[in-house]
Amino acid sequence: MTVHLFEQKLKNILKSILGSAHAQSRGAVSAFCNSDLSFGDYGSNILFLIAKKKKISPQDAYYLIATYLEKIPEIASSSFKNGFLNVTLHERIFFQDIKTIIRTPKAYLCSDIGRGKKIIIEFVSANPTGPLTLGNARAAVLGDALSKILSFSGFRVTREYYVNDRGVQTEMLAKSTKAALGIIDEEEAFYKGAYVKDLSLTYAEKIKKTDDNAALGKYLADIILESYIKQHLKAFGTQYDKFFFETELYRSNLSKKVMAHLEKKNLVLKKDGAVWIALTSIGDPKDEVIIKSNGEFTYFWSDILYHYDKVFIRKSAVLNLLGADHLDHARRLKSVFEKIFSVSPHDFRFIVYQMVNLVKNGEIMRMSKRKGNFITLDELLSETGIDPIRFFFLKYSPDSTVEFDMNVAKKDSQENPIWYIHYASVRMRKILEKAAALHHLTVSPRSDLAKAFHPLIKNELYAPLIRRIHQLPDLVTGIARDLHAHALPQWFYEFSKQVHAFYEKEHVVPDIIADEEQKNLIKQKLIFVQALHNILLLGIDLLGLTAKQKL
RNA sequence: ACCCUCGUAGUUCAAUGGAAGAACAAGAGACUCCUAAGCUCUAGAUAAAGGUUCGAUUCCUUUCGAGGGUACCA
Repeated sequence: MTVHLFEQKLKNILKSILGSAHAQSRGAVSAFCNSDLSFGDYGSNILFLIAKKKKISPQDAYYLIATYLEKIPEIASSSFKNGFLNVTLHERIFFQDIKTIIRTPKAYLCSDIGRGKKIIIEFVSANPTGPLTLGNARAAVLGDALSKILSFSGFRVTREYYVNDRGVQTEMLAKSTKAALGIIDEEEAFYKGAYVKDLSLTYAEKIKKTDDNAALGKYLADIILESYIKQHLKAFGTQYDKFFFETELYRSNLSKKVMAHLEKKNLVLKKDGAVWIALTSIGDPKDEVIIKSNGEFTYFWSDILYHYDKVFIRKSAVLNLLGADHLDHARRLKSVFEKIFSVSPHDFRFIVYQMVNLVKNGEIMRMSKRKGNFITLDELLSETGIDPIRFFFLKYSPDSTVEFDMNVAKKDSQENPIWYIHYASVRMRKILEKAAALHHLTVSPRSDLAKAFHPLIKNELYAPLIRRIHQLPDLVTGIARDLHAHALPQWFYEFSKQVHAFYEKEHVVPDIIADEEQKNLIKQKLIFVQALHNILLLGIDLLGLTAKQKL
């Protein structure tokens, strides 16, 4: 067991102190990293719980358990404030942290809470009927961050893009190109973006001679996937392990198999010439069509098959990132898998993020591919670059609607918080470079780091930083559990702030070193600077940003 | 009409039922020093009303306001 994840350990210890008698009563015991480190490294509500149970004051509760706490090897001291229990960690925990960060930086953030479980994280999955837009960027950023964090946390992650390469929308794309060529009349529902015009001109011959709109649609969808979507994802730095095509689902007997399963459970019925799945019988408000009266399978049916494949054939947990416009669809799918296929909600999770609205001249406009009123990911990147967009979207909770103003974004990308983080890392690097160039002092991963760092742990410029760093593994595993990725940019911004303050107050490398004693102290400080630098680089990587050599 | 999300500082956002925190904008300041895209300080907020709780921005009820959904579209 590493020194990491003391949060969970403390919680377990406190639980046992509280005793099993109290476990089932309301109000669970908590242990958390303190944001205000002057209280101590970790806090807990345990005193409130004991106080209530024994009808004593929280302060008396503290005296009751203080002796237990003294026996925990990681804890140096504990205190009582505002009814909370606070504990401060022993210094050797921080030495251990520094050692790991210098020797194996990535390992510092890795844990095994995933226990090798397979998880398919599906994100973006925009229809291949047009280029990716602003809203897709939000999903891409979130998907990237969560994939990374889940991998760090011991999950076996597959990043997947589901391609709807059949159905009404694909046929609509075919018809839209025909309308653009003047072969058929324009309709309200057709796609109108400039790319439709481009596509229709480039592939005019093929479009003219293909009567089968489904076949033409599939043909064009593949082109859009390859020459727009994949290119833009690559430019944005988002990678996938697998592109899964909807048409693949119907190449095996999967559809028959799942249908038979549902029929056996009496969940399939015929009505109005169509085939329905009887969701009302599992408590849903409405039944849902799975085969249309024209004999075609619906998107909902495909999605049942697709997720059946994920869960039962590939034996993976499911994590889907969906826009709010798919919310009810997600709810129905969850219903099917939890109630009919008895999948645990824990292995079938959705993050539904709210919409991204485009603001132009102070007015909110709903983006629409059909109306041709949207900003593509491509355009966005050429205006602002990758990093500002990534940071911009990642900082929002999925629950909040994002209003995106291109004018503000352009201005913002010049004064973006990401520069603040990059700058902190560059500053640390400059210190290390100066020490190497001027005094031939470098930080060796092989030296006895823990011992070397010893005198600095009580220094008020150094101690708060290392104690803040100690909280990062808890944050990362917390995100792997609760998926609140937006905590990441916040943490790294705050951390960078502390690094800048440190830089301003502490002049690490003087031009002239007087004696051996001073040299040794500088060596120790450099170990610390190296650790800060490593942490910032880890953060830049986790946030999906590109490390900068200089600004 | 019903379902979901949201309402926090002038603005944009945070806060597993726990000690309301940032950024931008505003005001003040320091710096001949590893690049100031930086640092230090000040002021400022939980839509309204009830309820549960030792404790509510968070949970429940109602009202008001914003967005999304309620297709044989995806």
